Amino acid sequence: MIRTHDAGALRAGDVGQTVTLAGWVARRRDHGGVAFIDLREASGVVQVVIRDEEVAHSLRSEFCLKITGEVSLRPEGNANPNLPSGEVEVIASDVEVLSASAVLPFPIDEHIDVGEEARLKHRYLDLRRTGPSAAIRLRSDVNKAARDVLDRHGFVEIETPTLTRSTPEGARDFLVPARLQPGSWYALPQSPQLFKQLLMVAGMERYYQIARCYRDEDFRADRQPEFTQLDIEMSFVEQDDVLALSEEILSALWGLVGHEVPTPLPRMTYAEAMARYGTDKPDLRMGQELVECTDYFTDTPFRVFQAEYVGAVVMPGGASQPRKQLDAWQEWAKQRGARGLAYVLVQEDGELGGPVAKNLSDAEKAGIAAHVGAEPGDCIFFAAGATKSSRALLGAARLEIGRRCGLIDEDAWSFLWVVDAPLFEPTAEATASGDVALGYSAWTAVHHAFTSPQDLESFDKDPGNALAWAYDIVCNGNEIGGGSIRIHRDDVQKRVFTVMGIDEDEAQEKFGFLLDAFKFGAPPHGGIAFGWDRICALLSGSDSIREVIAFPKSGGGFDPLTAAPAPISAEQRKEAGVDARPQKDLPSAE
RNA sequence: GGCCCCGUAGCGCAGUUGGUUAGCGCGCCGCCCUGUCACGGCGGAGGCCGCGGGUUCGAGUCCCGUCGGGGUCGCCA
Repeated sequence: MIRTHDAGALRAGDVGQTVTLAGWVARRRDHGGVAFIDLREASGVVQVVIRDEEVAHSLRSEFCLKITGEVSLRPEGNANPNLPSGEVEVIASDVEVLSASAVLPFPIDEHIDVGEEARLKHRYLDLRRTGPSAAIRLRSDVNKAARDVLDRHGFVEIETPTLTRSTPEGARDFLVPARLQPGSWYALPQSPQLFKQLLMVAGMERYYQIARCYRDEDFRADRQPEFTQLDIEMSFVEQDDVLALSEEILSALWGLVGHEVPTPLPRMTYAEAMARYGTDKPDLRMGQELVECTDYFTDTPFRVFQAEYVGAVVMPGGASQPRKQLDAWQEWAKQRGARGLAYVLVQEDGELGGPVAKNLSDAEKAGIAAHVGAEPGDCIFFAAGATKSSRALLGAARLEIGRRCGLIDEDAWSFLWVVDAPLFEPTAEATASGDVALGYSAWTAVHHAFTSPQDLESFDKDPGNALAWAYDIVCNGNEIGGGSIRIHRDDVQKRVFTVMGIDEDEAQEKFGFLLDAFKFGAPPHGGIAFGWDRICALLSGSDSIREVIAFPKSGGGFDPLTAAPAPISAEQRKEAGVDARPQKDLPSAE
C-alpha cells in the first residue's frame, strides 16, 4: 500500500508517529506562510499542515496526494471538535502529487446542492461526497447482512442466466439479438422466477441470489429499467417458514440503521387491506381508515350514493379549507380517473356544509359524522361506485390527507405482511387496466401462474374467491417484497392453466421446460423476492432509488454518464442479425 | 401515451406589468495573507437566457412547436 495509515482514523494516540497518507484535497486554506489541507479518503478526513508555500500554493481541489509527515497534537485551542481526527494534524514533510485534477464541474462539498443531472453525469465525483458515498456503502452492508442471515440457514448463492427466454412476469422484455441464430432473440430476465424453481427441482433446497432484473417499462422515482432483487426460494416449506426467514432478514437490515424490528410482524389479509385502506400496501404510520358506508346509504335519496360501494375517509380540520382548495381536490380526483370526490363539511356547530349535504336525508345527515368518526371541523370525503376503484380513490385520498395534514410520522417504521391474496382476478379487470393477460379466459393470475391455491380442491370451482398462498411485505406503504408458495403438482398446475384458459400447447410453448422438470419429483417449494433498491433507499432515507444505485439511469432509460443507449454501426447491425427476417412472426401473444 | 413543474455563467439560483449594458452566491484565474477548518482580503474572467418558429417598435419574460430533466396517472404479477 502506498499509505501506512488511514487518514480519518488518526487520533491523539498516534501523536509522534511518522505516517504516509494518500487521499484527495477536500479543502485548502492557504495563509501564505502556512497552509492547511483537508485530506479526504475513504476513512475520513485529517488536516495536513504544509509550511512550504511553494508546495502548497499549486495544490488545488481534488488533487490526489501522497503525504508523509508526523502526527502532531494541534496547538492549544486549535482542535476541531467537528472532526473525529480533530485533535491532531499531520505536519507534512513530503508532498507528492499522485494525480492533478482538472477544474471540477461542481464542487465536492456537502454543503452545496447539486442538480441530479450534473451529479449523474459525473457520478464518480458525486460519489466522492459524503452522502452519496454513504448510501452506496450502506448498500454493501445491506448485502452482507442479508448474506450473513442466509448463510446461517444453509442457503446456496447461485447465479442464473441473464441471457434467457422471456419469463412470465407480464412486463415488456428487453431483447438481445442472437448472432448465431439471426431472427431469434434472447430476453433479459424480468426475474429469476423459473430458474429458482428449477433449482428446487435440482435439490438445492435453499437458493438465494442478489439478482439483477430487467423490465422495459416506464420510469418512476422507485423504478429503473434494471433493478435488483434479493431472490429466495426454499424447498419443503410452508408460508410461515418463508415469512419467518424474511423477518429475520429484515431485522438484520434494519438493525444496520439502529432500528429493532418487532417480530413477528403483523399480518393482514388482502381483503382487509383493501377494505380498510383501499390498497394492497397500506401505510400504517397514520390512521384515517376508510369507512364503509354502503349499508348506511342503502335507502339514500342521493342518486350518486345509490351504488355498489360507498365509502368515506375523514380529513381532520378539513372543513375550514377554502373553496379553491376543495376544488383542487376535485381536480386531484379527476387526474386519477375519477369523476370527482364528494365531500361533506362538518361545521364547528355540527351542521353539515358542502354541495352534497343537501342531497342527503335528515336521518343520514344526523348520523353520518358519528358513522365515519368525524368531529366538528372535519371534512368527510366520499367515493361511490365500483368497489375496487372507489376504494383505490379513497386510499389515495387517505395518503394525500396524511401528507397535507402532517399525519405521517416520518421517523416511524411500520411493517406489515399482506397475506391471503386472491389467486385470480377477472381478466376484464386486468385487461381494462391494460394488462397483458396470459390465456384467453375470464381469469388471470394475480401473482403469477405458478402460485399455489390455498384450497387445492375447490379453487377452480369458484376462481373468483380462491385464495393463494401469496404474501407481500409492506414497509411504510411501500411494497418491499413479495412471494408465494408454488405449485409443485402437475395436475394442480394444469387446472390453474385451465382456469386461465391456457391450453396444453401454449403452456408447453411458454414454460415447457418447467413443466417437464416438475415431472421428476418436484419438491413442494416457495419463496420471496425483495425489492433491493427500494429497501436500500428506505434504509438510507433517500427519496429515490437512484441514490442507492452506483450508476443509475435517468428518464427514458438514458445513462447520463456513458450516454447509453447509443446507435450502432452498420457492421454491428449486420453481425448482430437485428434485421434478420424471421421465417414467420409469432402470433402477437395474448 | 396523458397531466403538472423545471431548463438563465462550471454549479445552485434571482430576474417585477415585455423596456437601457441580464444579476447574486459558490466555484474558477491572479495577487496578498503564519493557525485556519464552509479561513479571509483585493482584483479579474466567464452568458446561443435548452433549441426552432411566431407576436411585438422591442422577448430571458407572451404564444406555438420541439428536445432534455423531475414528478405523477396509465403501465410495471
